[in-house]
Amino acid sequence: MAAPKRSRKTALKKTALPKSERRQQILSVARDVFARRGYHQTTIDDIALQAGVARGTFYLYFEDKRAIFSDLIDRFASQLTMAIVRITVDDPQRPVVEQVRENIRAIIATCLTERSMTKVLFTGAVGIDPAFDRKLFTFYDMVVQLLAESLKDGQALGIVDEGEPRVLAYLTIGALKELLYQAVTLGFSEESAEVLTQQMFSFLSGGYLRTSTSGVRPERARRARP
Amino acid sequence: MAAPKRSRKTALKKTALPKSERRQQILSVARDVFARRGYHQTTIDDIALQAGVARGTFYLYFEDKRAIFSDLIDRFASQLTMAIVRITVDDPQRPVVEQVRENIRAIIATCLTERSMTKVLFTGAVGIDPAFDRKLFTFYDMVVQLLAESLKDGQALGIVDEGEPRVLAYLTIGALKELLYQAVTLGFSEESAEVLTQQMFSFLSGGYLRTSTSGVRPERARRARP
Amino acid sequence: MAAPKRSRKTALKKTALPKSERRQQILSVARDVFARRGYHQTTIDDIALQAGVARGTFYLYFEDKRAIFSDLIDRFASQLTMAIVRITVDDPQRPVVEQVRENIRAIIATCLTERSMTKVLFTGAVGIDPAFDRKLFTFYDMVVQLLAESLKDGQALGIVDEGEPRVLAYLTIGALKELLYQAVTLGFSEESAEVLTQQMFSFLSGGYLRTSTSGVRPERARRARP
Amino acid sequence: MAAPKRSRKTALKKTALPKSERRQQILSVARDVFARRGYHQTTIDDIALQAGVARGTFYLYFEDKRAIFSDLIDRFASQLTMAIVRITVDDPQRPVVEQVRENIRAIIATCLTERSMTKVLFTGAVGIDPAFDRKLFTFYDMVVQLLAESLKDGQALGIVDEGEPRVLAYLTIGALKELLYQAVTLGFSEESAEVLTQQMFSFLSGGYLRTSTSGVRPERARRARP
DNA sequence: AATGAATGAGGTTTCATTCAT
DNA sequence: GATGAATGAAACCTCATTCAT
Repeated sequence: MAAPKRSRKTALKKTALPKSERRQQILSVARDVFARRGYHQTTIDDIALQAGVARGTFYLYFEDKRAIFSDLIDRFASQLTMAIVRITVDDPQRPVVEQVRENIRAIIATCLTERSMTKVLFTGAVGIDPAFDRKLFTFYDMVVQLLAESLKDGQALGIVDEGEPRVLAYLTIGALKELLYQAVTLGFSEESAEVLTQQMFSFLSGGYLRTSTSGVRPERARRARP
Repeated sequence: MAAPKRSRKTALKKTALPKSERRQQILSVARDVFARRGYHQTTIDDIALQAGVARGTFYLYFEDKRAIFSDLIDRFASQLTMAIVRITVDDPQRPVVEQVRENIRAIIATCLTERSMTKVLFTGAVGIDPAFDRKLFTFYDMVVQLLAESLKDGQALGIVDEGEPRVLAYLTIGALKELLYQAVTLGFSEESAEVLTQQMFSFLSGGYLRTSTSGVRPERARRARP
Repeated sequence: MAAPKRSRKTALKKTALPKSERRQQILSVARDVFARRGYHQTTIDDIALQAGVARGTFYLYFEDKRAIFSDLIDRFASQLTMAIVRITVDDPQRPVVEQVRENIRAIIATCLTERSMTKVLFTGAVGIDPAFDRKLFTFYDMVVQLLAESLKDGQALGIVDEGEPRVLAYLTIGALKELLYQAVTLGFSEESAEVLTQQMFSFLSGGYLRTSTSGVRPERARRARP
Repeated sequence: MAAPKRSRKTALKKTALPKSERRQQILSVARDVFARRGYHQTTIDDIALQAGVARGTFYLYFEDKRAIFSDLIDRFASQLTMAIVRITVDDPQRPVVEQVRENIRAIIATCLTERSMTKVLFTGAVGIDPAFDRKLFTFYDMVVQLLAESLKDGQALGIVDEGEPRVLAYLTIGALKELLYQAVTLGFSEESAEVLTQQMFSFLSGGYLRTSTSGVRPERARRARP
């Protein structure tokens, strides 16, 4: 903190952007850098450099690395949350199954649109620090909770098989996460959203394993209508 | 006369352990620390302290931080690999479906036995550095590959529904990963292995979503035997 | 925090010192650097360089710059505190005036021995941060308090003139501080302790200003020609 | 029609103040901020914010942080210098002792009027940078010099006791500094100027310590009961 | 004149790794 | 073999100062 007495070199100063635009720009750059290199291997310098601003500029907009990461995650989490619509059983115009499919579709579409964030959320967001891990866990748990409740409702309606709803929720979300991660990583286009939706839906609807070669699955059917 | 020799300083020198035992001990400590705090938040000091050795001693047994982590992952990966038995269609004594169930059971049992490593592998093993990420990806891809091939064989036999085998593999592995992670995190006992196996198996066999309330699912059956 | 993978140059490693010796050495170096350049213009690098250790080594022994400074101040404050002996009025062997003189002598001796710390305490210790300022104020206030109480006792005995004791304490301490600061700065030798003590004592005893030109002040005059 | 013009952004541009008024306003704000937080903990932003101008505007009026501080100190130093009147021995209308008392009174009055600057000068003005420290020392030394010379004159006249004049000057100034600092800090009102003057004067005239319990000091006693 | 976004030097701090004992 | 003090690269972050608008 000794008086620095600047003697600035030639460094041309970047044209000032409106505050919120610059913020947005840095966010967007950071998102991609995080997706590419992961949280821990990303330095503020990486982000600043990519954004074409000085390191100090970063700190005009964000508290620190964690803050910008947190911001990104928050935005994406709320995008996802908004994409999901609570399933209702009262509307005869919208069959439950269709609502399920719609939810899957919406989630897949969101993730295929926000590829970087999908990668970040599904792989890079763990082990930042205990507080952040906790926060992430809370979001995640909320989603599981939401799904588990819908499943319970579905069970009451005979639309969902018996079984611990939370466990079914884990299975579902695990499968979907992996599907999405791979789709995003392997560069599936946004047009594949429909196909993936169908695959996911079909998986949920009937698995893929045929336990008897006879093909009809009586005990399953029986389970469904006790 | 067995009074422990003291060096000039106060610290008493650890009794020399056979090299491999000491190595094993450090590995085992490291595993737990990594599981508890994650790779990045774990310092060599954490490990050394927990292992009751000096920081320098750590480096007598391991090249560096990455090396010990890598070692742990390798061991666990090969445990998992060994648990999985390539599915064969030729042995009439062992129905394919039973082999599948057995594989699931074995994986679940391994993970419930090696809880720390399960946590580490499923959450903490990403973002170490590009080389390591690649290596991990390779292992992971190998598993997917293995499963996808089995699924393709299964499809030929009419035991597995149509669908892109790789996609089915992703769905399966995603679901299983999540199930295991939660089981390990929530502290399921090893006795729950059988229940979890059943749940996973049942999920693969028939999903849980009933698309019609009539309950019989003819078109599905039809799909299976074209 | 990306894995650094050292490729160390040739840098010869300094011989390890016993922990407390090294700590002492750094403290002693820091004291002088602080005295020379002041708190704010002193960098950790300055201290490390002067101590002939790497920057990181500094942090093995001290939390941060504030901590080492605080440590130094604490030590010096308690040296001073110990030098001061609470004045007692009950011991006929030790006349109060003599005790006062003794205290002055002890403080001066301490400060002339610890020149660097005297400089640091009297000029450089303000404006570190609010918490530190508070702490320093507390120490300072304690000394004032102690003196003020002694003065009050003295007033009861007729040894000290009337007047608000706290104000007298401020005047005394201010005078002494300045005297010491200058003595230390101008490089008075430790032998001058006695002279300074006498000057200070004489100042307290009779000021220096003669308000009447008649000018004889009996006891003063007496003192002057014993 | 006097509706204030808004620039493209939301911020409304400050009505231009006459150059010297704005400068004065910033100076005055800076003085208080420096007094409150000290030089090092004061940022340009603090000052600009308090002054209600943009950071850049600050630099229209002052070279840099040091410059404004320096300016403040200079003004205060010359206020003090002006308050002090060189003591003359030739004017029978103005007894020397009265001139001394008058000087003390003037200094105290100035400091009680300029409380912030008093605080700044006495505590916050050290450790800015070597050049500034030197400058401050020079001012300070000038005051000591002035006083020391007056004291020497006084000694020649028999008004001041024997003793190294410079040392007496240090003692005097130290006592006065401390008295003033405490008066300002503890919030003494300007009305206390007279009391403080009296206390300081009395301290210089006779100290407070009675070296013999016989204790009567005629002229002192006389002073006390006029 | 005024603005405030942008800059980057200069400091702080951590911790994987080394090496003399 | 074991030790742990020492190292320094690499990151972090702040804030005085500049300059395009």
